Amino acid sequence: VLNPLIQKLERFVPLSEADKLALTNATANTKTVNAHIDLIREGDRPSAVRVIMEGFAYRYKLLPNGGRQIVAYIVPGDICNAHVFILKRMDHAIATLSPCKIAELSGRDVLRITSEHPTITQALWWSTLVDEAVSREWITNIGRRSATVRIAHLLCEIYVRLSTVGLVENGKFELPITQIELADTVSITNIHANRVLNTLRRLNLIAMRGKYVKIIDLDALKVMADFSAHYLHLNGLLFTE
Amino acid sequence: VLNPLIQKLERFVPLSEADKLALTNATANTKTVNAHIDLIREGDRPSAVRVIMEGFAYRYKLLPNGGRQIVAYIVPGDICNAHVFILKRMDHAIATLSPCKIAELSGRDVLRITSEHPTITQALWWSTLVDEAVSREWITNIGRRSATVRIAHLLCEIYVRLSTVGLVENGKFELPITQIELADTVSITNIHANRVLNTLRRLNLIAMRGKYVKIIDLDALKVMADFSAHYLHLNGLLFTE
DNA sequence: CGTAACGTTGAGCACGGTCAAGGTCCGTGG
DNA sequence: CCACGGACCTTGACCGTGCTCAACGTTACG
Repeated sequence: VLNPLIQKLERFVPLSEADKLALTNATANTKTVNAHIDLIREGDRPSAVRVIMEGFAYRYKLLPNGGRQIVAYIVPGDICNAHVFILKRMDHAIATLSPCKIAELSGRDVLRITSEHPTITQALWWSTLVDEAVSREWITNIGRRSATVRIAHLLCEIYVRLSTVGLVENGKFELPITQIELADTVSITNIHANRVLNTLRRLNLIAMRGKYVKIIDLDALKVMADFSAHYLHLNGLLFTE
Repeated sequence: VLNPLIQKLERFVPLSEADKLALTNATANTKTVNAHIDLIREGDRPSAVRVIMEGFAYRYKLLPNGGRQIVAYIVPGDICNAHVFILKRMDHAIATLSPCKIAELSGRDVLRITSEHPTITQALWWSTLVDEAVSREWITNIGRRSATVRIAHLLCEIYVRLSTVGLVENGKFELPITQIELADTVSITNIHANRVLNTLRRLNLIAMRGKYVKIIDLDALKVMADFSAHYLHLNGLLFTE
């Protein structure tokens, strides 16, 4: 299994062998965390940079009325809190969706890598900026599209992001989220999420059972979702379109 | 009138005289752009970094059905496209709301400043990360709050952000947006935006006429908006709370 | 002083929320 | 191996926030 962080960063720029070695070493030690555990809570002052090497997690915010908004998914290769040295406190929480293997880089590690490997530094910048672009797309998705289209769009995005780290096979991938979590992502109720999924299934666009999603007709799903991968800034390596 | 970029960055970290001088020089030459002009379009490959020194602009995305989602406001001191050297193409457009004075920094300028002034580099990082945090809050705002609360929250945010660059006086500030633009920001129709504004006026929370907004009861507005300025990461300089 | 953009108001409707009930799956312990 | 229980999924009936369509009022500006 390839290192997902390396796989992801190479979507932006090819890394030298020295770059890859540095990243491999820095992420060699992982700790395992169970599913449904808070990795970081809102208001925390994290001290290490965490990278998800295996498993899924999500960023979320809680509201006083008990509501929850999931504001991002974190998939293998993604960095939880690149900003450790800049922002003092977390403005959101992060929790695992499935059991995760997590690498922790100390401040020292990060400083050494970024000072000795300018290409990696650039690639980390790229990663941060892509995260921001994804947030903007989510605003648009939640703000302007119907529930059905929102979910279709989200599935397209996850499909593409997992593809870049080699986690899709024959249109099928693991996605360990419940309908409740899906609903909290696209800002609908779980009941409506259920009905929407049934619609997408009846249209023969997707199959979804337990933790697994299969995209049956990606082209049709993209069309109905108004999806274009531009905002993921993959540099044309994967999806030319 | 103080340089808004310096004012803003000093919310994060104090700048030396040399830092300030560099920023002052870099932003000394401005060009004026009329209201309602696209500064950058989706798909463009911008070559210079633009900073808004005076006036208001916004980031937006267009949808195939003719809809528009405004995904961010750009106020004096904000940077339009800090990512010029990383991302190749714009995934959204930027347009002016009012006549703007805009400073353009060439790649050479930016490289020189960031290499010679590490404090500024840090502050630019901070600025990028705050933009991302704002996006996450907008997702939450649009996804989980009622139309009335959304607008109240947006007004609180703009109030705070304009405060940091000295553009609020006695709770009153310029905000040159139409109800249509407000609606496209919080993802409702302009008709409903109109009704919501009337509600907020009737509750004696705000006064809004033409391009000017006055927050009559900030504390009450914050409470109804579920607003906390934490996500703006102002480092406790302005709003301790 | 005309006209176009913006703001306001009303009536009816629909997407998605709420409430309620039952079904299915799966891990745990007897 | 089965019985229990809890989390998740599914379905139905009803309801409400906010959308649509339409008309009219107001403001700003050439």
